[in-house]
Amino acid sequence: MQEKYLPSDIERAAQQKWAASQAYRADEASDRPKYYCLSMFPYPSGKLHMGHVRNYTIGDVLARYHAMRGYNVMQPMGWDAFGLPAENAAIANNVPPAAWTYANIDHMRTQLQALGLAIDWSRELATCKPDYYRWEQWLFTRLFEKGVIYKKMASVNWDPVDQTVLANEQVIDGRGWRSGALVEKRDIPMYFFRITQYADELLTGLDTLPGWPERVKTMQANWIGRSVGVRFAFPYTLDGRDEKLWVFTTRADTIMGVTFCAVAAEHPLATRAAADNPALAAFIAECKQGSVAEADMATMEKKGMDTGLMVTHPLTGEEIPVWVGNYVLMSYGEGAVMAVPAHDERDFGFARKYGLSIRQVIDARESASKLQQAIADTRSNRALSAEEAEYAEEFAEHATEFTDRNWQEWYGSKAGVCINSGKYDGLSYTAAVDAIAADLSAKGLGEKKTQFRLRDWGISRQRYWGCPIPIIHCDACGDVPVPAEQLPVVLPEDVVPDGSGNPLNKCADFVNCVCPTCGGAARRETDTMDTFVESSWYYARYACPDYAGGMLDARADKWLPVDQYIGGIEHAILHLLYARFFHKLMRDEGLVSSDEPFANLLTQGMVVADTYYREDSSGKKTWFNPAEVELRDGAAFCKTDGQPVTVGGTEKMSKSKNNGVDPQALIDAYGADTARLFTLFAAPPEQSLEWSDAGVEGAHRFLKRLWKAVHDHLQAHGSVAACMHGNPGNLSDEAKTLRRQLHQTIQKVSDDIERRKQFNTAIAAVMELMNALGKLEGDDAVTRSLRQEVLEAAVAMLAPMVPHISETLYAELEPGAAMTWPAVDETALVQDEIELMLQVNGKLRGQIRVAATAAREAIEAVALASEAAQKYLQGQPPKKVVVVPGRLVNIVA
RNA sequence: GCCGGGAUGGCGGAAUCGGUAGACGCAGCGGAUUCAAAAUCCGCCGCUGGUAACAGUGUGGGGGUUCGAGUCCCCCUCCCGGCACCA
Repeated sequence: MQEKYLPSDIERAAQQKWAASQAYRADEASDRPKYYCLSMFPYPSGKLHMGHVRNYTIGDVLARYHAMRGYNVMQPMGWDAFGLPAENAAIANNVPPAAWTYANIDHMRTQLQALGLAIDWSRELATCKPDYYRWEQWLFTRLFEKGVIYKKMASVNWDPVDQTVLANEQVIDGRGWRSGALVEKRDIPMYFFRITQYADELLTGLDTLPGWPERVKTMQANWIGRSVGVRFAFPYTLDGRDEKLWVFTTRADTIMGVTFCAVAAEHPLATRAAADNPALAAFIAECKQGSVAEADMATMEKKGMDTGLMVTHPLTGEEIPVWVGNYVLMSYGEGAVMAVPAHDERDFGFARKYGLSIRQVIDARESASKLQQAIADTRSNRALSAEEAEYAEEFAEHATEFTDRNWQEWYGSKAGVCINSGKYDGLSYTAAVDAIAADLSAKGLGEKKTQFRLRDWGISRQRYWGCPIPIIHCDACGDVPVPAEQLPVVLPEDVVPDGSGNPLNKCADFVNCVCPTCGGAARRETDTMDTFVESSWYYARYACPDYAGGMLDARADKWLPVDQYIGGIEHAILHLLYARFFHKLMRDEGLVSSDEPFANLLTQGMVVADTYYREDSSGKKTWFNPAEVELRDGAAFCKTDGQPVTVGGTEKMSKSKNNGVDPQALIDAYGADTARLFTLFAAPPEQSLEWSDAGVEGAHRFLKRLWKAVHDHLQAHGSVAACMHGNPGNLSDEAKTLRRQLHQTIQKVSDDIERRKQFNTAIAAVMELMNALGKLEGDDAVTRSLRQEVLEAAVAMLAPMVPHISETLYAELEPGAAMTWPAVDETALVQDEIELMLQVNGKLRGQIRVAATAAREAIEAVALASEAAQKYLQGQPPKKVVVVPGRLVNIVA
């Protein structure tokens, strides 16, 4: 055995061995239980970053662990290959996005292989290849025919200088990132997936996913946002016609407090009013500036303008003014809202700003005083219900006089009763909503309705580098889906975009086509699909990537659902919701039989790093990679020009902030095992991992110590053939303790990997075991045998994390043997005596030793007799003694 | 703004079900080895007071529940992620 640990040699050898034996090819014929382990596939941005290393290492640990446990494991890999960065690179370097993408894939595949991942490369796919996206186009045409996909107008960010649609990311402070022009909202026709039709199932389906983190399920549930309310109308007469202004509210109980209505700038009523009101037209034009991003809409100053139009309150008949509000979203609900300034904080602020009236219709004081009475009653006879208790807590402190000067927390609460509301006075929230909904319904002006916050998924992108939407526009036949036998609609790969709109529009060969229905001249759709579409079904295609006869074959049902999905928390909502939605679409097409795609989900935290930038006079920022920056005297400087750079925040490693750390240097210097060990050890998977070069050394040192321990053991004794299996009996106390620690460690590491999915503590436990082994003296057969047992188990336990060194060392320890997961010897875990902590009044004051089987009374007696107890009790009898079995004794003096 | 999460030594983190706060590692300090250095090995290492034994104090801030709170409840501050065209 080589004395020195030489990572590059052993890693190359191990990887060659795995490749030659096709060690990680998933077995289609096996009758062992399957384990489909999937890490989110990467966007081929150019080179691997630490986020990838972290993601794929975590997945690899779980895949390798389950393989050692006897599962038939499938761990595939592929490329989320369409997307915006390829077009940006094309503009910057004048290369076709296709060539750039394929070159990146080749480079990154090599990098991934250097990490030694147990991947079945025979299943590799790239979403930009026609044999992948043709099935996406096929499904699109099926869904189009079924009406699951439809076309409507929607707003996009428009750069008037570059004459192009911008992604939200490309809008910086309301301006185009390249042109600096003020961005406008523009309405264009787009195709939509009717995801709202599945909203209920997507929501209730969350309850069938115990293997998902609660926080992800909460985020999805809130995103879907099911709310029960009332949809109703304000009638009005305009231009001689009777019309209705529809709104939706979850607070129908406050309907008597409506003092105005607000509509979106794009609302037909606003457009109509602006026709003979130039000031309003100017205001609407102003509203159309800025980005369409919801975060921008929500944080901007709330502004409005009176349309001069009036609508009729459906219950009181009162005339209600209609305003245009820049905070009302056309894409959400009806594009119009009723405003109750007394009981909605945003309406309150709006009414105060524009001098609109505020009318209180809910009072919490009365209910609060009832509750105070109830609380008083509780002291004597009756207990409060949980609902009442909550009610009481909410109002006991807050319920005060209503004032229309300053907003107070309780104004927006549902826990009061109606006042100033005529026949509804005195009704609680539920009763009032029911009564009001019934009255509106009787007038034919509204009814109860369940609404979702979730909106239909617009997938049209005015970009070149994406999957072409398989639609042909014919003047005679309208929008015609491309017939299955004409698929795929192949994207030409030799095009170089120039940043001024979609270059496909200029490709006559692509655009000009024949209508499949009438045979006349027609135009092909040039919009491409949202790249989230490709990533919504790749997990299923991995089961049958070579199938040319359809989207999926029977193998998909064999492997699905994915047993373990691993990916960044930043995908908690969109990607995971779309993939769940797609799974149901494919199920309804008869392609899969399960309802959900991912049985267990691990959301890894982000790898974050410091950001550095310089800002030019126009406010445009140029970002510097941490590798290009050096820190001197608490300031940062660019290494190339020596000039200072501004230190930004610590943020998610990303291309846009250029703060990715190249893991290649790490692998070159220390080997893949060290890189893997460090990323696993530095933080638990779900937490964010702050990158730092320090600490890598420590991981590497541990591997060197491990290597040396095995080397010295074998050097001293040759390989020990007969390793103890089962309880060897005549161990010294010291050896017995070490052997107990070994089997406790096996127990802990198994639990950490399998249940807790926390690898930093698993590694720490093996480190502790190795530290303890180092202290074991002796050279007799029994000690040697124990040493062999510990080393074999330690190497095997580390194998999922550091596969190359483990493979090599295990072959030295047990030549020719297959490395399986070590078994726990229960007999080794037995302890005769245990140590308990002794507390007096909750403070640690000493320890006591008792028999492991000691009864509570015996433990109490030992505790009370102890020196520490005597010192603090000073002869007084204890008020109370708390015994926590196996842990501690607390004496209350 | 809304939704979700986080905050523990000089640093990354541990404490799994309310029960020894700081495991493991990094950095630092002291020592061994060496002609010397690197590497390696051994020891110390939250803060304050004390030679020490020990005592007090300590998990972002404020309050509460409990024999006992990093962990549960209420309020607050700051940081991170998502917000539908970054992926």
